[in-house]
Amino acid sequence: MKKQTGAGRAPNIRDVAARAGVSHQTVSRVLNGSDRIRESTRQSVLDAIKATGYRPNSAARALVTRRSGLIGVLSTHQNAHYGPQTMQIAMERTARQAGYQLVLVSTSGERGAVDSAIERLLALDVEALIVLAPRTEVYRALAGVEARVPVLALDSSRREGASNVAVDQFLGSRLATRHLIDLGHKEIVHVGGPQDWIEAEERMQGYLFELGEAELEVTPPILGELSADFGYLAGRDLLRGRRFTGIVAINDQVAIGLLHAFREAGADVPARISVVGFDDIPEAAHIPPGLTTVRQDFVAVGERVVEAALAEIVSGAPSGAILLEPTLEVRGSTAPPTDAGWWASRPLS
Amino acid sequence: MKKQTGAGRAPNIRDVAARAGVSHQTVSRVLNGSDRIRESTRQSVLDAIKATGYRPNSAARALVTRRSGLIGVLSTHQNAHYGPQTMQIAMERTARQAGYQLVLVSTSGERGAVDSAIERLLALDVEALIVLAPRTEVYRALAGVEARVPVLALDSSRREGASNVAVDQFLGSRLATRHLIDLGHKEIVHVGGPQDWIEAEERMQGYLFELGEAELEVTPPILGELSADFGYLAGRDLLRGRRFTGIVAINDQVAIGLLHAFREAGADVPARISVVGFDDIPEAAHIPPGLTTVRQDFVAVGERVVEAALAEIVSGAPSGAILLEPTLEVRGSTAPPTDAGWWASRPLS
DNA sequence: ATCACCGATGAGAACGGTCACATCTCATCC
DNA sequence: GGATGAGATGTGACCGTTCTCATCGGTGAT
Repeated sequence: MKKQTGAGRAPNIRDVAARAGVSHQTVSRVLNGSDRIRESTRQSVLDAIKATGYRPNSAARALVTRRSGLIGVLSTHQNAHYGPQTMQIAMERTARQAGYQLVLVSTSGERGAVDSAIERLLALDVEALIVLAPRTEVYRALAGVEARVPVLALDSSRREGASNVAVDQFLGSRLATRHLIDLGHKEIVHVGGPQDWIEAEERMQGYLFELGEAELEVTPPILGELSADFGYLAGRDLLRGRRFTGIVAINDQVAIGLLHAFREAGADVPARISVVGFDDIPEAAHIPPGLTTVRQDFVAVGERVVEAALAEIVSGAPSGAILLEPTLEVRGSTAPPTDAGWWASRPLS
Repeated sequence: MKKQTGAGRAPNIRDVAARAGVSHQTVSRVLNGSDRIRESTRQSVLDAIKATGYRPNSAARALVTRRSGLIGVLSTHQNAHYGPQTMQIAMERTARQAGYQLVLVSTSGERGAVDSAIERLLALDVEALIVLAPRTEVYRALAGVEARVPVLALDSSRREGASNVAVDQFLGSRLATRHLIDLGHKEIVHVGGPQDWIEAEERMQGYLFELGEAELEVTPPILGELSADFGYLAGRDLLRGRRFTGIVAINDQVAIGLLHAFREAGADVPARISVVGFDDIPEAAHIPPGLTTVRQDFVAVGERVVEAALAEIVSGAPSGAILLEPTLEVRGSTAPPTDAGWWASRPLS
């Protein structure tokens, strides 16, 4: 079947051995860098490898060693975002340097889909499972699986049997909210993310916590997607029926949409409305008037989670939770509130 | 070593067979959906599978079938962008529906790194190789590898032995440039991408082609990275020493940076300068004054390339080149040029 | 009744590595 | 000079599947 120049099948370790005039085991030793090999022998084996075009078969190796060299990543469809992507790249690099590869499976949030995604990864004999899709449904599915491998989640919810690496979303949201409060804002609205997304929940809790601390009135948050399109719609809705001077947005994309809606309505940011984003995407500084946002070190998270995974693969013991601290990046979209908010100029109808 | 409840090792096909009172081969038949199985037998096997918690070993299966079920994706570090990420998600979904998984290896552009990345993927027995990193260095490395598997590239450069699926970058850039020309612009500058990035080259060629057609003067392009930060720097440079009324930017991020620089300098867009981006990222419509840009259907590209890969896996024959057409998305950042460009208000020093 | 045939199932050999253990070759020591 | 031991290499089993081919029981044609 397999088309190929020359022989009918790929050369294996015994072909190399025959050519080098040694046993297959000696070839294996050279391949695995054993030091009990005479230099001249090693050389002739290496020559034979090159001459035959031999390439080790990882399936065979995985079969006997029970180590696939794979780390599974469970992701979601909606991850065309800066954060997950940046983490993924950092994870890949870290894994590669340790001799591992990343296998990606993404899933919609639906019940059966998550189960089968996990099943697929486990069937591949991944040595660790990293959950880049911190959604409640994913955890429900994980709980039902008796995983023989370390499971690590990229959020700060401590789960039975799963380690965590994450940026402290609760803290980040507190920083954002506190920043507005410190500026003097009293009417602060939260535009939040999908309810089944764990970090969205944490961010909302941080917002609520600071409002509680400052004894400010809580108005119902608006929950939706993580896109600029949604932010734009939310912004129009807000202008139509709310009193507020500050907004804590679930992420920068949503904040961008909000800015759009406010600009369109003539509600100047930051003169009349202050907006805080989350993530510090690379464009945040370039979008007028410069987006104040919570910066997360996604690269560090990606590196840490893989390091933790590798450690667990070796030790077999969970590595616990690692929580990184976000920082606030203050730019032009936040300022002290005016005496009256935006609605003073355009009273509610 | 491996911690586990109950037995010392994972159940295999013979354990299931013993429990069901059949031969291991019968279990294998049930697993592979053979129709030559009596219904009652199938049921008892399925029961035994459930009872033992059996999970097929993909390494063993891959060893004998020589099909790993993996598709390798060669990517670059700098891919924290909307396009590659969107394609990757679409690729993963399409592959998964066909029973394949994506293995991701990314690489810096350096010589040795690319070679080893390819080597790693081939060692994993990937059944096809998709190149999401259309850089010249990657092609050099690919040429040196005798790949026994289909190679597909996500750009429109036709290479020996590799199929292509791509959006026509040349055409896209022509659309962008032509749009400015049609509006009446005569002094149009290109802010381009990295020179070793194949699509950047094609976009520049499209720009040059249309300028030639219209017999307009070509000024030296500015080449750099694909980030808003770079766009901002490039914008400041341009304002300092060039005469122009229109800009064709290599992508939307760069365009966002340009807009920032122009806004800062008081050079109104689109009144004095028109800007066209590329990609149509989801934020493009929300950034003032709305970014005119070239829209690419990344999802379609991702789907098509995997479909082509699957077809090649089956047929063994290259599927040739597929070229999708981009479209122009006209928004607020482009308009007819004023009689004099931005420099009329702030003459060059 | 015999036999070819077919559907259902079983038995054993691959696949290409690594592991555990055996063997061989010398230099070293008493 | 033979026992000893360590380094270098070889031998065969085994990992968990699927593949090929054999077997078995029943059925319809002869």
